[in-house]
Amino acid sequence: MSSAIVVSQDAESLGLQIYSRKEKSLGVLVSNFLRLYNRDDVDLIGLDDAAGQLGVERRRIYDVVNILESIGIVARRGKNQYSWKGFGEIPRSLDELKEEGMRERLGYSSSNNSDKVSNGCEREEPLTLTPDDQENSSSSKMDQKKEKSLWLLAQNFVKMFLCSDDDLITLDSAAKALLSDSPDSVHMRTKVRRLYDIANVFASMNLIEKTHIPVTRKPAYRWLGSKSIAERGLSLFNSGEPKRVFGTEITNLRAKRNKTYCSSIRKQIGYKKHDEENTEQESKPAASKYVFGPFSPIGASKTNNDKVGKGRLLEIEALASTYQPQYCNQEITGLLGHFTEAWKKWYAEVDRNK
DNA sequence: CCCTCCCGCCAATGC
DNA sequence: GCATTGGCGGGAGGG
Repeated sequence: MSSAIVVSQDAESLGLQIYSRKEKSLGVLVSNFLRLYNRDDVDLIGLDDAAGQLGVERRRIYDVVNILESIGIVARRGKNQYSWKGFGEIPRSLDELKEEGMRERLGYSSSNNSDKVSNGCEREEPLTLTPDDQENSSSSKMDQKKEKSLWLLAQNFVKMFLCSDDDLITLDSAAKALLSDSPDSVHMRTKVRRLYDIANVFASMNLIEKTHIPVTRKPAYRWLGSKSIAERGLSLFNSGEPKRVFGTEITNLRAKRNKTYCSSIRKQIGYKKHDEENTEQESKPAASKYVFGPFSPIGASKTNNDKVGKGRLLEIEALASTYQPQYCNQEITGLLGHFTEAWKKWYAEVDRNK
């Protein structure tokens, strides 16, 4: 009778709604999004559908897909429509980004171009490209808008990790580096605001991890393509846990932020802060349960037809083996291995539980 | 108090 | 014209 869950349920049954900022975070949204669409039978993603399924405003879906697209997990297919590419695309994307980033860093071979931070178009140009010869690449001002897009910002953010030699990056430093213009003032703040969103998303996928700079306690992020630490994830399946399981409610129909109401109410009700939360260093010494994000492959949730899940797994494994030899890229292969490992472990666990 | 960042207004852009 | 996209920053939540 003291668990946060119980309390919140009571509150709900009383007709009261609880607002929790955390449950509304982009990170959680993305987790749900991925859990929802990481299936074998998923190909197209409708924006309206997504918004409905996840119980959020349309606007938020744009944030999600824009960021995910920067890593190649989804791709724009058309109006109101994205297609699911899957985690298998990540290595490729990262590889490209790295190469691109390196080139920009010390590649003065080509003629053109300011030293603005990239703009190397990646995004599928609308098929109606002008019969413009030359490898070229734009130039005009048309893409000054694009320069501020979340999509590009996200790409440049990961480029920083992939190319830079220091593995701890502060949002401020990132913002500064990715600003290229107007060194100070409001632009910084805005940029940082955006970076918070991006960082949260990547963090929720365990692509990066939030830490602190050694001596200064300034928060910073570290890239962990592969060596992601084990923790949680399987907890999704351990039934009857007092823990607040991570996305038990795909449909996020929680109260709105509503000015001035809820916070006080919540306190009166006796809302206790989530116990659990950061299981940071759960003492799980040797148990190397790799987890890619707080979500798990859905195909297997209804085990018995391991066709579904296996298909995905094999697909990844195949990719891993074909991909490894050609590119000797630590980051990438590590990442893939990590994925494969995660899936294997997960399926094993499910089978046992069954 | 400062840091984090959700929310949704409304401007571009597309059709 | 309306519909889609998505910058942008006010100001609420959380430490």
